[in-house]
Amino acid sequence: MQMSTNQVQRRPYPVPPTSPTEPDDIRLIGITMSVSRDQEIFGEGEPADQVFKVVKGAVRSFRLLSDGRRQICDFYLPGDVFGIELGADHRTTVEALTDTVLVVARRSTLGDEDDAGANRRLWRQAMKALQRSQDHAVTLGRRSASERLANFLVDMAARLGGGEALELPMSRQDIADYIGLTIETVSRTLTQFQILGLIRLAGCRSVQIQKPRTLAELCA
Amino acid sequence: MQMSTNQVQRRPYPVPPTSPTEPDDIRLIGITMSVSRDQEIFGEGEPADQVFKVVKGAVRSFRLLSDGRRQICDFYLPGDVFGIELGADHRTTVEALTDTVLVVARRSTLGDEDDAGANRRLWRQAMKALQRSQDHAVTLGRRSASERLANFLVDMAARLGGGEALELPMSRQDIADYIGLTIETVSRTLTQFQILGLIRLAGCRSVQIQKPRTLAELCA
DNA sequence: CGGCACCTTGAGTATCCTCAAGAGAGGTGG
DNA sequence: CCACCTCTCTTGAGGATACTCAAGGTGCCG
Repeated sequence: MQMSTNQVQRRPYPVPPTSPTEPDDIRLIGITMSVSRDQEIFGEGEPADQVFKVVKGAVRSFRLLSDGRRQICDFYLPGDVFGIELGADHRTTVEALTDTVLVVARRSTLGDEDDAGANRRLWRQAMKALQRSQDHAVTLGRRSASERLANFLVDMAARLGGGEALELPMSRQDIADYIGLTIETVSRTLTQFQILGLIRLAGCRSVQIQKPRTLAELCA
Repeated sequence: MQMSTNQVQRRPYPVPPTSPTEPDDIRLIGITMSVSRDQEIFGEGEPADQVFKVVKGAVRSFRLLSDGRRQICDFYLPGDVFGIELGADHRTTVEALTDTVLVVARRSTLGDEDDAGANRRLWRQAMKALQRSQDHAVTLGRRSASERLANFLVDMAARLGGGEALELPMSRQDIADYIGLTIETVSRTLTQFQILGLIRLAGCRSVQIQKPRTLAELCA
């Protein structure tokens, strides 16, 4: 982890309350960490001895091909847990989309076989990641540009929890690298959606969903 | 599960020895099951109360979009475990590629919290699936047709374990639906590979890799 | 030997990408 | 407070890749 730059602040206990103890919530007993926009939290190939939970802000998890092409594997929003790995090393790089607050826990603490509850929560998070990855693969393999975008918007609307008014934490390039398109195609398709009256763009990070029903049907 | 057709035979104990107890092997104490080609093992949405392991043969796991487009999520070969889910239901359909022998275990037996060893093996299998799904997403999102195919061939060569001589258990259509292309593009690209001397096709299921080095470089 | 399923090949086209330029928004400094 | 600068997003024109539709081969099985 390259967290030793000036922008990272670590604070000791106590951990700020993130959310009331949900079933699959990981109550990370660890330190709080602030990360500024675009800063790396961990890199592909680095030892995976910590697990993270987003408290505030958002992050992107991605992999690079040899020639620089980037595939964003997932975005993590407040409440989401990331950094769980099978092997010793991280298989993706994770960076902050915006200024972000995280809670960190040592992996060994969580993997502790004595704590059945913690294990189950870890299990749920990992399986959730698997589900999302499989859904993602279906989108990337078989859907058209507008289907991908509709899918993305519907998913983000559900996860951001702000009803039909979205404040996207990521750039057009991030969206493009997530759904496997170019930034130009993303932009054009969003414009089309606006022309069709499906959405309303108010500043490029702000999306109002006007016809959620129609948009959902577009997901195929 | 639609396993009550005439082609399915169930046999009671004992379970045939599948492989010596590897670290992440699941020694499924359960019944052995034979499934014939193209037969469904379980369907999307059905209750996921069993976990399966391939003994002989191969299966495809896939999801269908509303209009019939099919995305194959993964192929499972001898030694592979499938059917592990977070929720109560299966999220994919699984069918036999060829005549296949499976071992089945009740999920509850495996999820038993007393058995730390079994839990760890289950964990490893699930995380392996996550890794494969993430790799798959990168392929589907960012790679060209020839990169996808090269990747597929290299992966299958490693998993089938027959060195440079592959006997593919799946059809061109299956390959296409796995790497997100049409059957025609798969066929054309394979022909190209043969023209370039990278592979040699001897009957359409039989592939000889002639230049593994070059093929690996093509994966990007 | 014939039939059928699967695979290959071809021609034309659609979708998305590339390259290029212009517009908008947000932030900084005068 | 306004002007400017930069970064990001949008829009356009042209082109490449992969898709669609169609026909012809190949191999496998009865």
